[in-house]
Amino acid sequence: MFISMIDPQSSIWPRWTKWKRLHPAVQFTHVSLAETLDGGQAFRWHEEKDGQWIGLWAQNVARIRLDYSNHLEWSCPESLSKKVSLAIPSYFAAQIDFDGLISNLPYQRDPALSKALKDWKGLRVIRQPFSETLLTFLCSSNKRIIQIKQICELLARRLGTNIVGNFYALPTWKELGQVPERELRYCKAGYRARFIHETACFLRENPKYLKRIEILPYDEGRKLLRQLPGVGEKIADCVLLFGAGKLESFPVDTWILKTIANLYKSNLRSPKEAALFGRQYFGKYAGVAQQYLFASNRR
DNA sequence: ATCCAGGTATGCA
DNA sequence: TGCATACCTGGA
Repeated sequence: MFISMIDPQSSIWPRWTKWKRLHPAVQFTHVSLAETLDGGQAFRWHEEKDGQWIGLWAQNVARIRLDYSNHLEWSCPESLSKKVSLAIPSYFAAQIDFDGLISNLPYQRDPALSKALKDWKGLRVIRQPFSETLLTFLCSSNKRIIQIKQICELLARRLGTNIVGNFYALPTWKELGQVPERELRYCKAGYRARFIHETACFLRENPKYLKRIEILPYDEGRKLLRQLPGVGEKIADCVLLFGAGKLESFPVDTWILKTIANLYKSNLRSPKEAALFGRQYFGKYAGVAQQYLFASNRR
């Protein structure tokens, strides 16, 4: 009763640092920023007001917007300033020159790819914490982005730790190792609850497992990821692309399957075949091409 | 009310 | 290997 609900100085609402341009500098357009943050790579960003986003990963909370020249700038709760300033360049893969990578894609003889690269200028593959990426994509099967976000939010609020103010971190695998499957169902995870629970139990017995996969080459990491319950080819590829920076990974969901069939292979037989095609045709940075085509052909 | 959604595991040819 | 089917849940 002594705390004003809207006191901006109270411990409920954190004080925010002043805005700073990300370094190394990163440019987006408003649509490519929205697609990067809310297009299915990450599930913990929301648009706070027009063009301004707020999101969290691991123990980090940040606000994001574009400045007059479309450069990314950020601000965070003051108490997290040190942590976030260290984490944010890596999260946005700011050291990676995506324009440079894109010039390696076969766009010159590919009008569809060429158009996607132009329409979604600035779109990036971000680099999320590996273990968290695994958790969020275990929640993703047969769900729309909005529902995946809802599950993640519930997992964080019910089972994660408070970071600051009203922001909660996703539970770690160690924390999930203590959680009965029933609790995960209360978070609306549905049949995915069993996968999460069994993966948590497995990782409790094999605590080094994820650390190892993250630094392994793509093929080997993929094999090990696939051993985990609930991790099929698509989810393994997403986790490696968005959580381990394996840019050759080419996740094939229903949308990309249709896209590949429409644009490149009308007699496509399976997602497996599409993934193989994607990696061969687009090469080392197939995952980057995937993101642009995905953005271009979704809906 | 059905149907389906950025899949996976399982069982059976 | 290749295909069909069930699986939680919530929104259209």
